[in-house]
Amino acid sequence: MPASNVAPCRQNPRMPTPADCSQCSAYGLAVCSALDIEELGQLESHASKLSVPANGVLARAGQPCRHAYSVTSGMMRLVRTLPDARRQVIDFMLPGDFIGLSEAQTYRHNVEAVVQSTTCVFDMGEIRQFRERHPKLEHKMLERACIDLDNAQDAMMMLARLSPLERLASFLLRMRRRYRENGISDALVALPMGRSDIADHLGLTIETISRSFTRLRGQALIALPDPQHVEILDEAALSELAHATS
Amino acid sequence: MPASNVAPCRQNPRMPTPADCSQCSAYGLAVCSALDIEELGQLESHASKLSVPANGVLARAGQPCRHAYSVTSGMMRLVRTLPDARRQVIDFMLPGDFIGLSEAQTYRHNVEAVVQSTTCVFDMGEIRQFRERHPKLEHKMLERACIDLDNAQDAMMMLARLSPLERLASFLLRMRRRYRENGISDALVALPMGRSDIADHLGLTIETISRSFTRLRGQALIALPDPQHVEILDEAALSELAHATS
DNA sequence: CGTCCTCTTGATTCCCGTCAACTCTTGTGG
DNA sequence: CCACAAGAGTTGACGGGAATCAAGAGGACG
Repeated sequence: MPASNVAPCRQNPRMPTPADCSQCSAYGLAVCSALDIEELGQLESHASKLSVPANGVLARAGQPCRHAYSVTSGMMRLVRTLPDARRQVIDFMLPGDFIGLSEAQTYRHNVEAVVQSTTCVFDMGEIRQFRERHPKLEHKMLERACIDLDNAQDAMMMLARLSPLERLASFLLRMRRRYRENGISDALVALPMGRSDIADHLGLTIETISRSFTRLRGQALIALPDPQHVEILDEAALSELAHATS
Repeated sequence: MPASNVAPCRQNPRMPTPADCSQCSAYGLAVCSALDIEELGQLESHASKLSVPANGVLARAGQPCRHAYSVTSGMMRLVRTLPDARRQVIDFMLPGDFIGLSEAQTYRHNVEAVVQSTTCVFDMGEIRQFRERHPKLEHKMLERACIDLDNAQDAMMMLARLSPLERLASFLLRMRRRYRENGISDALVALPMGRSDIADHLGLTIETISRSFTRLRGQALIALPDPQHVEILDEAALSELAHATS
């Protein structure tokens, strides 16, 4: 990583470029799939593409919601931080995920890139108008919001009641499921985020995460070819651990 | 409570009666407020009213989602339970709250009455059709889903990172805010749910809840005229404790 | 008045967070 | 090429805080 300035983890996104929906690898995953070719063309004129380097910040908590985003490549994280630096990674966003559903006037969390990522940027006001004129898009947004709600409620159960080992099992299965939904079906589950992101997502510490990985490996439920890749060896046992809270 | 049978906490709702939207005390709070008089009349023909006694079960986790509900009086709880009886109260539902936004085919949690409550019952298929024909309702549903999502994400932060005392402070402020949104603005915050419901909502035990109440009272942040009523004495200090995670 | 239930309070246990040390990799520059 | 530094991940030792276990207090109801 180039030591560009005094805040190396807070690099800014590059300048936006025009969107080209016909070339978008996330079409079919994203809310845009609700639109036909012609409608997509109209939407395209309101959108632009933006590349964000690893650890770059796309939006900051507390600032006015001027834009909405659709992740098209890479991986982003939604992060909330308390004044005393306690941190919570609300969710990891994969290609096809939409950022900007909240009804709040200001962003409720930082939007940061886990790895170099690209997003489609919409003006918040324009996309709201567009939604009104295109009920199919509005419907897709509602579907998406309901799925996010279901996931958030699963996460509540996990955070409130599961043990560290159970949380990690649940997390690994969930990550694999999300990759599969995006058509990435590999034996290895990639974990591009660091241990501290996982810890702050599961409400634990990096030490407890590390120990839990070691225990899962010790019980031969997973293999760890390297810290960023997990091979699921015993899916049944992992599911049992996760209690269907995948 | 009448000892009616071997499962006293699992009483069934009474038979439904026709809905009368013009008399509904929750109109203005509920999603129905998106509709005008005429549209409301059409919706009414698809709806019926249902009374549920305290601790009665309106819907069970795992069963097919045949109905959606709008709470019109009382208080309900959404409950998820693990095979080993670990329990999580996902949320408390007040008049105006809508149950049935999930995209899942089956209910994701038990829907139970905290106190005697009434709900408006819709056929799930019919309300979906109705939504398609009435974009204003669809829009209101999306708004509602986004608010629920925001709340669920707040809850994630709370469950993952706040101390017991902070969680309780956050919970009390949140309950008061919700009462105020419903036009109930009393010095006393009513807590009709039992300590075990609060514990299972905050990811703690009843003992820890009780001790936390005692500590808040000891610091003169609240008064407890009786276990079901809390008087907020020092809102600033409570907010400080809750870290804006109300 | 006794029973049942909820809530509160006290005593003990144990798990996870904290603190600390170590490994391993990566990158830098002499 | 190697020394050094920086950062991420792992592992161990220890302590604190919430869960657990247990008992007592207070109401509601017959």
